[in-house]
Amino acid sequence: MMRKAGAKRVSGEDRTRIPWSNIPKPSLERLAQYHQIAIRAGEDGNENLSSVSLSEILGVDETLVRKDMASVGIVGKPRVGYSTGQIINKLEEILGLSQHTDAVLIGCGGIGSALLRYPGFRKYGLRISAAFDADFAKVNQRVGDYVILPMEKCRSVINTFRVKVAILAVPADAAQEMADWLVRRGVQAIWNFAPIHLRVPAGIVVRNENLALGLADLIHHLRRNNMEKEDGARTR
Amino acid sequence: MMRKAGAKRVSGEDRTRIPWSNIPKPSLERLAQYHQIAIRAGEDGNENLSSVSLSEILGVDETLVRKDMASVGIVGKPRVGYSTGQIINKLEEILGLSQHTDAVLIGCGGIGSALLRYPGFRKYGLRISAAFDADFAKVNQRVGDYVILPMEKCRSVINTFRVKVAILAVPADAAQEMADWLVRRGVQAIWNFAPIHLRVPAGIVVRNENLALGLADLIHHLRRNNMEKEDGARTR
DNA sequence: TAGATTGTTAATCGATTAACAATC
DNA sequence: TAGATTGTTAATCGATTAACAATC
Repeated sequence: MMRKAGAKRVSGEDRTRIPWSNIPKPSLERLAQYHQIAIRAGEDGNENLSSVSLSEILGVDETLVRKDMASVGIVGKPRVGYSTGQIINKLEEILGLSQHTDAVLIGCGGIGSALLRYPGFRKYGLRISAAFDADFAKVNQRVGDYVILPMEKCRSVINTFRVKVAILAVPADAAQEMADWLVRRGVQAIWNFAPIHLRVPAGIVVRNENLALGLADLIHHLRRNNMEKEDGARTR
Repeated sequence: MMRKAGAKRVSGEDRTRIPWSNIPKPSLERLAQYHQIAIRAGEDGNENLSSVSLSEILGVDETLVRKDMASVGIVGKPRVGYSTGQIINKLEEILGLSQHTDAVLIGCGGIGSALLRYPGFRKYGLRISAAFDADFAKVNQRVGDYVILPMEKCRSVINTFRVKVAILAVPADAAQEMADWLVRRGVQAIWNFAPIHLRVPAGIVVRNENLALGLADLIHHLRRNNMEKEDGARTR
């Protein structure tokens, strides 16, 4: 097999310059899970975690765990494993959970209110600067620590706090229009909770938090499991 | 390259027996997005959708769209495209959104209450049979159309309605114990909203709805985008 | 018919796994 | 030292893309 000349550099100089510029999606998902597991392990008093135990908990190959660790610069000790603390610290840095991120929240209905009340965000460095709703009946109501502001105020909040991230929790039929508006106001990333695929200009990041997909995924696996069971029974 | 004898059958007889038994995850995610886009297109009065337009909206290769469609049995017409209605119907069937699924919801805090109020679930065929909370202060309170029940009632509800799915929205430190309990009661799938990796026996399906991962993903892309911009500016 | 679009087979690419060397 | 565990290189596997034939 042929290799491009210099490809080897990727694991050398190049990576030190931009250490984790492009982590593949499946890898990123595993990293987030290692983080969760390491936190639990730490709480249980385990100072070290081996690739084998991580791989068993997640049901993946142990080599993959080591590859993942190496890819983000977490180094382990032979016969000991990886330091729980190092896993947590390094991953929080890489996943961006340790730095503060300012966001505005748009739409204070069911999902929006729940997100406003969700205590976990603080822990992950997300600071919701303010919450907005287009419905005047909701304006000035309190939700958790927030007072809902009218959309007119949104522009100045984005400017003042230089907010780059918007959490979009409006109904599906209002989401696209609101996304367009946010992008015009300088928002660079939209965390979309509306069950709709947003069209945004190149360079704008959208993450769809699609509950229908979650449900579909769950049902799909459940179904497959049941089919395997039936198959097994038939074959037996 | 060598092929196992008979591998060709996969696209023949085998597939007709179990039509969509094992859809790869990335494919499943795209299918859910096609579904969303088709619904919007239908609302806009478009009776057909081409693989090219779908691919442009999602930023994927058009061949991939056609492969996905073929894999689930959606057939298009040359010069016309795929019928919006067929996409919607077939995908709802495949994603399990058209069949009813009964679930119990455990934990009526911020996330739990939001899920109870979320009107979208009905549309996707999810029926929450009842909602429970271990906190007696919450029992008998109303949330949306539900009255929160004490955990003692959970067992009989699972048995009576033969509930296979549980939505777990309890705090992280209670999640594992609750999951164990649910599995003992016969629950086969857990939709987990607690930020923790659950350990469950083989054969039990867990889908983690991990908001921290969503946030990490968003921050990761945002960061990468900004780095590219800086790189571009420097190079220019 | 010509052209647009689907559908399929072969090539490529990237992620996972296997094998094994390095290290404490 | 022996053994457990990390780290890395090569092989495999599966998903994506390219090329092109089929069809309306």
